Amino acid sequence: MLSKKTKYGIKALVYIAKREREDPIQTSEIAKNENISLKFLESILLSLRKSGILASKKGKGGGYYLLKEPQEIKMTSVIRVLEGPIAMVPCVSLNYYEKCEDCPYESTCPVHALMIQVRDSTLKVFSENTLADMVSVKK
Amino acid sequence: MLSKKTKYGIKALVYIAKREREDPIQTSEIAKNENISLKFLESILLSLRKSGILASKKGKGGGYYLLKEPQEIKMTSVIRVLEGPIAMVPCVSLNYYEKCEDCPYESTCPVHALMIQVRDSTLKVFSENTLADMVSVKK
DNA sequence: TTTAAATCCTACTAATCTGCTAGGGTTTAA
DNA sequence: TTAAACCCTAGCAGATTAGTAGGATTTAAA
Repeated sequence: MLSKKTKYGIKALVYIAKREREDPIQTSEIAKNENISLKFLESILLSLRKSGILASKKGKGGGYYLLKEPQEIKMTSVIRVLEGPIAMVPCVSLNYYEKCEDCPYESTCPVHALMIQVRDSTLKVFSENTLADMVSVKK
Repeated sequence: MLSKKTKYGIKALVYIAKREREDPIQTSEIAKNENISLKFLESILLSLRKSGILASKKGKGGGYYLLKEPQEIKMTSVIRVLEGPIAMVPCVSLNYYEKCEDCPYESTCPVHALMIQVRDSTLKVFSENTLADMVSVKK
């Protein structure tokens, strides 16, 4: 399951990316328009800032803004910050690899083999989509 | 994250499928060989039986056996029984659809659009793999 | 210089899920 | 009759999630 943190985080990023103006956007504005709890959203935007996707301006008139152009922000990095590893098991994770204790040999493990395929296909989707693609979602 | 239930369930199914003999295989044998807690495995095999993937024989000499040939058992059905919905959000689930309360329009939701792509690519992997493919994992 | 707006930070909590364990009941072959 | 096996319900400790509470700090503007 996708966490609400990730869901809200993506919506907030899209909200910010949609604005073409350069001045920062307040957490409260996003929270109101996207139906997100203010305090929860605060912590989400904070972690996006700490990971280098967003930057912030403190004090009155402050808020958050993107550090890069939307088309330069891949969804892989967004997902990794918000949701954590993309792989469904640590033993196939590229960035957070861990061996399974119960598995003597990875090379003959059926779960390993299957999850490598899932990881690759999911990774493909996330790296083909940038924040700009998310902004342009319209039916 | 993939649950241990799913991981153990797949390993157990592969263990059963690897045997070509027709007589049932005991939970205890699988638990020992795959390093799985016996009681936990019991409950997993039980749910696989209830969903029609496995059948069982009670009493002495009893155990579990496959109801269909391994190449006829798609991983989609295995995953759905063990892990639940394949989609990461209910609003893109084919079998367990639910509307998001916080989303006024799905058609313009960026999360929805992204998760449809993830769902489709993951579904493709799971439906291209059968239990027979899992059995033949060798390096 | 004060005030209000905004981010930043820490700590707590209720609810849910996961990965089991406990303790037996029931069925069947030998 | 006995032992082996599946079947079933209940409970439980630990982790995670989705927040809430309460304030500290920074900054623009009156």
